[in-house]
Amino acid sequence: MYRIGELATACEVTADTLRFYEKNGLFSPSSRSDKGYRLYTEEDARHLKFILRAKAMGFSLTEIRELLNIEASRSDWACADVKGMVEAKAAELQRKIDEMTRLRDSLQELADACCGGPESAIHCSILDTLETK
Amino acid sequence: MYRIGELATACEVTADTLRFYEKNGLFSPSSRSDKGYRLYTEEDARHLKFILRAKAMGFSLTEIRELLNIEASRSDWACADVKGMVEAKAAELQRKIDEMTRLRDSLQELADACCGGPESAIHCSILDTLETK
DNA sequence: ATAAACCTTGGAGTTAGGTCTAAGGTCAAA
DNA sequence: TTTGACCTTAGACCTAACTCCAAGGTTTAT
Repeated sequence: MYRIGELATACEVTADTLRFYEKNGLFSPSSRSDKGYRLYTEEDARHLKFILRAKAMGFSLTEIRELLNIEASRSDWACADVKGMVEAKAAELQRKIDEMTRLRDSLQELADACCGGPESAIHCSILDTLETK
Repeated sequence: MYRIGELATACEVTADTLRFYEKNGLFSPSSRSDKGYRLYTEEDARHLKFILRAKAMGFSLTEIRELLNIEASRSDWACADVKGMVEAKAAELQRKIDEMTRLRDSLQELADACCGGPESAIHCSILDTLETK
């Protein structure tokens, strides 16, 4: 059995984060000590690792709660449900990537047009563009 | 002279947003009516458009405040200062794009390995991977 | 003249995901 | 036995960029 600080250290998060996840219904300890300390099992640790992996994959805590529901009763769901969630997330990321790529290109264009020298910015093409485009 | 609602509508933001920008030192009306209404000039409108363009380029309001400071006294700055800001922002965006691309690839890999069928998710490879990777 | 549409202020609420504090209880080592 | 590290709770605070609300004053249209 791990206490909260041990599990937190082992998984490289803070104890506060674990309490936060608990308060938000993602993850609770299997038991408490007689004095009220949270006690986590290996099973709990795997559960937390699932959460952290999903988070690293870019899922929000709300989405992770859904994944946990599915995980908790797999037989109630179809593979298509799970695959759908993952593909929707990938598509969402793609949309963000596309938008950020456009922004980056605009910025690069702006930068490329600027002399970048030590001269005063009185005639700076970047500022001119932002002013009047 | 525009009143706040007129300028807001013209620039497709809300009056609340303009008051918010004012409270945060980005943008103030040139004058007030005798009853206290904000009155904006064409010059003010250009100023706001500068802000909105910079925002569309991905700059935060804090960064926009810096740009506005530079813009307000161009001769105190060098082109290199401005170009530096823009290039730093482009690089920051690139880092985020790279990270999101890695995430998207991981998700796509996860999805590709899943049958995606109507069968129960008991043996779903996605959930298995999240559990044990 | 009066209703609708606009404006004012200060301040609270929102979202996401934590992070920190206060006031106190517990446990292990020296 | 006392110090220090750990744990408990409730609840406040943080960032960013708004968004909404209440309570009131103004302007405009009919």
